[in-house]
Amino acid sequence: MANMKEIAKLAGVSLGTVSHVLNGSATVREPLRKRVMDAVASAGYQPSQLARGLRRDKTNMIGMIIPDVTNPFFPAVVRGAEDVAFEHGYRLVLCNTDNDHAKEIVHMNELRTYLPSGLIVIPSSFSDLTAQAESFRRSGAAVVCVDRLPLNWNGDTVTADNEKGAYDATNYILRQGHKQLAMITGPRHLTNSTNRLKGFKRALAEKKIHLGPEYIQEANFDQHGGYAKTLLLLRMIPRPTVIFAGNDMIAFGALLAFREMGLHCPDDISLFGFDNLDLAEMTSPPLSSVSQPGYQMGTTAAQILMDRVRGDDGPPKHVVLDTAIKIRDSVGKPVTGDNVHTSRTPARAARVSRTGRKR
Amino acid sequence: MANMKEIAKLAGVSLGTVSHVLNGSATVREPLRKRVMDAVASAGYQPSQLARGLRRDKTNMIGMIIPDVTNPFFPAVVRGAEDVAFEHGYRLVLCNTDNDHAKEIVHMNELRTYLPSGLIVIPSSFSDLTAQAESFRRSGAAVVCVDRLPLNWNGDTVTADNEKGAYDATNYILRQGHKQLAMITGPRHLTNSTNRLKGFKRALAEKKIHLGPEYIQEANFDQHGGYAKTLLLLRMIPRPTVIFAGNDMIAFGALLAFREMGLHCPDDISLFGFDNLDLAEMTSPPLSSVSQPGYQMGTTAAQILMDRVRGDDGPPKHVVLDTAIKIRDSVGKPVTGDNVHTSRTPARAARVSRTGRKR
DNA sequence: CAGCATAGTTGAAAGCTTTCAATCCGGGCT
DNA sequence: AGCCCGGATTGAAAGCTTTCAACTATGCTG
Repeated sequence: MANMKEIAKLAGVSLGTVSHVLNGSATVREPLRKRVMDAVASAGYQPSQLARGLRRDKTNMIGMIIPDVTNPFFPAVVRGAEDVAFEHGYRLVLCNTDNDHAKEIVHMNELRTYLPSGLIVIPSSFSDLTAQAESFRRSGAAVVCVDRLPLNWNGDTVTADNEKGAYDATNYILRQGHKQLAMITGPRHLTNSTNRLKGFKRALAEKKIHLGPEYIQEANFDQHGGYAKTLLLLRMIPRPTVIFAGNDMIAFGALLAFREMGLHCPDDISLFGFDNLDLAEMTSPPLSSVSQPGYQMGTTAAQILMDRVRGDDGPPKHVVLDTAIKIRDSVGKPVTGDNVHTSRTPARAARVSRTGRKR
Repeated sequence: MANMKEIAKLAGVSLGTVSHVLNGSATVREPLRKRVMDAVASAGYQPSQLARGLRRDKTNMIGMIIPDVTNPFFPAVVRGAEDVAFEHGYRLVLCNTDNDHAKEIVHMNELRTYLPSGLIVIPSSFSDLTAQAESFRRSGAAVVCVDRLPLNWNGDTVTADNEKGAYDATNYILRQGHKQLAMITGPRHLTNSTNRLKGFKRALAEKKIHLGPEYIQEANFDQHGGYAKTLLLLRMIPRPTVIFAGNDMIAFGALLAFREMGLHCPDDISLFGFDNLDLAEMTSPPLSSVSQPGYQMGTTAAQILMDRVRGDDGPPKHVVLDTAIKIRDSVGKPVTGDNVHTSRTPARAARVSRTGRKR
């Protein structure tokens, strides 16, 4: 509403002085300073971020591009980023891409015209983002990639140690005696997916366990994907005794499929997730899962951005956060043979539907 | 990068003409128009939203203020809003308040200086927002309140029919034969909380069931709140046979408490939630819950905003979206007496911890 | 064919801030 | 007392767009 000119008049000083008081860009003697501050307070003045940004070639916004807020892993990252950004006086502009590269480009191009101080992106795919990122950098904005990496990325990154997490989980599964494993990966064009798969395979290779390619299925990182691929896996012969899900949402879908097929987890079939969402604890049975620090990924990314904004122009940073396996009740001993679930009291979950189309 | 001046030079026209072509603010003859478009394309020019906003007194941003992205109900609302906004060319600036009124004010004040076209708020409390909203309106931005309402609010609103949802759920519970109910409400300064409580009480009153005030507990809308208050309720004599949770997060916390006390749901105690989060289906047991359309709340709010931006200045709209009870397995018949859970096979969940400090 | 209306095009101002060069003032030094 | 210096303050330009009034050219009318 009020603008600087009015404040200047109100305080009986020049425009420049008001600006200097507000930004501390020059020392202003106390009496004047006070008059300005009083005028600002009495008018409830707040500087126009638009004009300020235009003049400074930079705003206090930070663009954040994520696949989908609706997937519970991402809000944690967003929240982490927002908390650090807010504390430093920066605000977040949020964009969802649905893992659609085209949408990602649209968002990036438009965001740039707001001259944000930085950009945090969880890439939608391994498509090369170098060009867009370069144009951000040229306009003075730092860019950091989180969770997944695009092709040829040469900037800052914050990721979880996906391969190690998957490797540990797989080893745990193997120690329980499972021989017939299966994995439902996330989309193969995402580096977090492929790294998890890599860890899985490495553990298998070390134990000299061979797996037919049909036991490795690819799905979207959501419940429906997990559900569909699980149904598919359950029809295979021999049936896998455990499924390693590329993330918890996939695992949740798998649980649904188990239930529908009248299978009890972990007695009839085991399951391991990835992400360790808050809700993994709540499922039936509580889901064992690889925990990765979503919130911390957000804070770390934002922190790097803050450093860059403040002038750090060192070489690219690559922070890899640790993962840990969280053991709950969803992995049991393997059952051999088929249809074994009939040999024990009907699984509680079976109540829901027992239309077992088994073969 | 490139600015309009360069485009003008490149196309051999004036600044004004470029602007007219870009905005369709005046008819420009085809050959010129084409030259301009070509120049724009070849330079990869995109207008500065900052300068544009400054000049137009309005940007294509929409502020969205929510309590916490990390609570799975809100992302649905955010996503709904973003989808509609994006489609109309608007972008979302996201702010979390943690239900802290002070933070809310800070966000609103700053957001205004970006001259957003609108503001979608899920208020942090019933604190009066009229003043802030008024100043938004004066600067030409529409404001709509979602999910909860602040005091004296006279603007657009989108809410769910909380009272009806709670009323229906309570009636369902009563029909199952429960007489000894308890409710864990959300914070009493949130209208959605109080309306849910109202529905609960109305159903009780109609059936002439009286409840001591200690059976109505207040908690934050999160897992921890639900957990703590459930432990408290479980120690009461007579012990409630069912708990109606103010939202699903509280219900999840209750499940945790049940587990810890070695109680099996629904055999030993029943539970009803509110929100019907995706994950309500996944818990042990699957949670009965009042479903409210979060995504649709977001789209509706954004749609109203779009209408306002386009000039609709009719009287305040008050959209109340319907709720529906979703019955799953968490409500059973009431058990009378105490310690009844010892009479059946130990609940599966009891495995986790059986440190029952019962009395 | 002159004159006028109209459609198309242009240049400049305005929107609000930051910043730089210029000005002002007072004090210290000789 | 005069000069100079440095610190405090000011005024104006610049950043990029939109928009309005003014201007040009075009087409039509009489």
